[in-house]
Amino acid sequence: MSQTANTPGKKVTTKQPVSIKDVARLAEVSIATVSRCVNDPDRVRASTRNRVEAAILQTGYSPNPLAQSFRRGKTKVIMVVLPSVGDPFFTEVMKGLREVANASGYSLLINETQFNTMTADEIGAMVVSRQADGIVLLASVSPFGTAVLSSDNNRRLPVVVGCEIVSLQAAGYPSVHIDNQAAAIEVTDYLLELGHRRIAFIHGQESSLLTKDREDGYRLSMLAAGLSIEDGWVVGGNLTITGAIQATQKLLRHRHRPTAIFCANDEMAMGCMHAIKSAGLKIPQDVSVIGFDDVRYAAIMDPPLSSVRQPAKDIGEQVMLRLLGEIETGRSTDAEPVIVPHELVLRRSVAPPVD
Amino acid sequence: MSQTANTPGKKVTTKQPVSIKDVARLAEVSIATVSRCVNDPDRVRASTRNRVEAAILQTGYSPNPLAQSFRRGKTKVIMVVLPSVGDPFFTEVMKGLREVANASGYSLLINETQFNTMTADEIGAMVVSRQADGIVLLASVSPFGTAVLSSDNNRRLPVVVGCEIVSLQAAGYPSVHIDNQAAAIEVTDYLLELGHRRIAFIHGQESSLLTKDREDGYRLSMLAAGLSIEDGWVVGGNLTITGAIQATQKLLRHRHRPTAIFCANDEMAMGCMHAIKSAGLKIPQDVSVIGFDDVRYAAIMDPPLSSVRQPAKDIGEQVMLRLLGEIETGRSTDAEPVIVPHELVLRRSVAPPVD
DNA sequence: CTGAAAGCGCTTACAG
DNA sequence: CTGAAAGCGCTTACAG
Repeated sequence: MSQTANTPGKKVTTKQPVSIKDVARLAEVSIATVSRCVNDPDRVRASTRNRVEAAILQTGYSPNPLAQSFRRGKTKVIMVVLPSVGDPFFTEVMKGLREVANASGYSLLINETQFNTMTADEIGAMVVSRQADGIVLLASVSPFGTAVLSSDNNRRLPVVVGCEIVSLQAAGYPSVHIDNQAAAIEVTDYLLELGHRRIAFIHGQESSLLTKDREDGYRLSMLAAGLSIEDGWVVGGNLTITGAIQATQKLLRHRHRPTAIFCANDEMAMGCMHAIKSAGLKIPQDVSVIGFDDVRYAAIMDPPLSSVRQPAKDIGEQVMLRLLGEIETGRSTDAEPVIVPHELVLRRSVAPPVD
Repeated sequence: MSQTANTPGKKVTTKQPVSIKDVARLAEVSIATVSRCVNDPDRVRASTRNRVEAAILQTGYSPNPLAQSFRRGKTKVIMVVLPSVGDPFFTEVMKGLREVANASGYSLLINETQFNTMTADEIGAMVVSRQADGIVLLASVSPFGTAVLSSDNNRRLPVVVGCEIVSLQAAGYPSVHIDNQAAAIEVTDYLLELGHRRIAFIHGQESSLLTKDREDGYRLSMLAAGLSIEDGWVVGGNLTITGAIQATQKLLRHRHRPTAIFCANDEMAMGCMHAIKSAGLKIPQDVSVIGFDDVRYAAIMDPPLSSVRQPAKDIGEQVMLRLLGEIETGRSTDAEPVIVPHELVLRRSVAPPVD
């Protein structure tokens, strides 16, 4: 078995694979006919087809996808750009993307933007070089917005944006997402109704627009309630656990300590909860916490974390559907954003303020 | 900008990109010379090169990667097969894989096996069709072990196994992983030293060998201590939170309820902790819990979760280094597994048993 | 140092 | 219904 097949030091054998020519020779037809049997069997007489199919079986032939991609100018690959595959929310979105893509014979090429902006250039390079048939943008990537996506360097690819408005430059692309601002208003209104007045917000990365709408919603709700947001109540948590821990520590030291903290995603809410408990405070008695995304960990936090549920997998599916539609028709779909529903999921991490 | 560039209903313009011919014409050289300027500039006279480079700049030419892939028979793509990108441990491994791959100009194509075995066939298909230059196997995929990887259907690809022995068929491939069995023995020995006698184990999927070594370690340690493992103390948690919750509920109903639960990964340990607390029991006073992988959430659990730290990113890096080495030399490396160090990380989820 | 030419494996009008 | 032929864009011996 593999031991014999792949002994150390031995040449990794990649014998000449069978090509369309071998099949043609064996079946005594032209390569054109073999190609037709593979791609459009109905156009070949049954008796011929049988002969070819027998030859294919006998040789174990399968078309060289590199040649096909080249010839057809299509890769059957979709590039997905997102902040981090490790975030459980994006994991869910990816599931939807993948299922729809695979069903149509497409593979996904993942590009994490992480925290270095360098990768934006890589993305640009890939776009330009057409390694993919289309792009799903789940991340805020302003740096290359105009430079690549909208440049008229002759090689534009279909793009669909998921989850949120990603950058001003990408505003013209079709997108699928919840109404982030409305959801954030609901969250903040809910906290206000419970009696909270000192409500803090932990946002994502400074440079990113990814959670901007959520911050806007928070601010609008506070404003509508006639409350002012004190300096230091809105802090950045970098979308990470450690970032949120630091942000929360700052909030807890604030001279007007918030009674509720609204985190722009659950990953940060998890860090926030940890920081609060580590400071010897109780959730929700001392501080209420609410997150965003309702990832799979939210319900098993201690106490269980309130959050905003997004139909993550659904978003992924719809994004991919639109993208594939655009790829296969060669026409961009209506750029009108598709707004999917969200839901406030209330758990025990939130309660009325004590004082 | 994009609005103008991509109006709904408008044809997605993909104008003819510039080819090597355009550059050659403009620079008044042959296409061979253009190719050399791109791939091996030293072999071209400086004056000629300058002319070509100017033409490249002027036209915005970049080689069509589809044509290159086809011509060279290389895709610069590595396929990664793993259970789930959503698992924070694999996220870390992927980080290492990706960094090394990208540094050498390779992209990653991700294949999740999830819980359906269908994908094993997909993998097989991809392997056979050579869409990738090599494969990283992080998942247990016995179904296609012999069928594809070791078959002599003329199209074998370099494979490196990460994290663990993946299947008997893959035993001959180079691999990078910790000594899972030894680590599991350490964990169990540690629990025994604390005085635990009723120790349960939650393993991964039934069909998978992925956590087999850990289970073996647990069993060996119990055996060495002269303890017998009661029926019902070893249960499957499917590597998921929900699976672990159910498994834990079973364990808590056992007539000899375990005083310590060893979970084959942290994801399951998180579910396990939730189930214990939901049952009104205290961690670690009533039940101690220990996980495996030391994912980023372990330290912020309540109480913080003890676990076995694997150098995840390191594993990823080393795996990719070996794989790229094999791809670029055309020779398989020594199949001797590389064992990387692990570390027992003790936190407050474990204590001596009370009774 | 450079060019003309073959060829990678396939698909697809174009004839017949 | 089938074949001969062109061509996708590149790389690479082979000459010169």
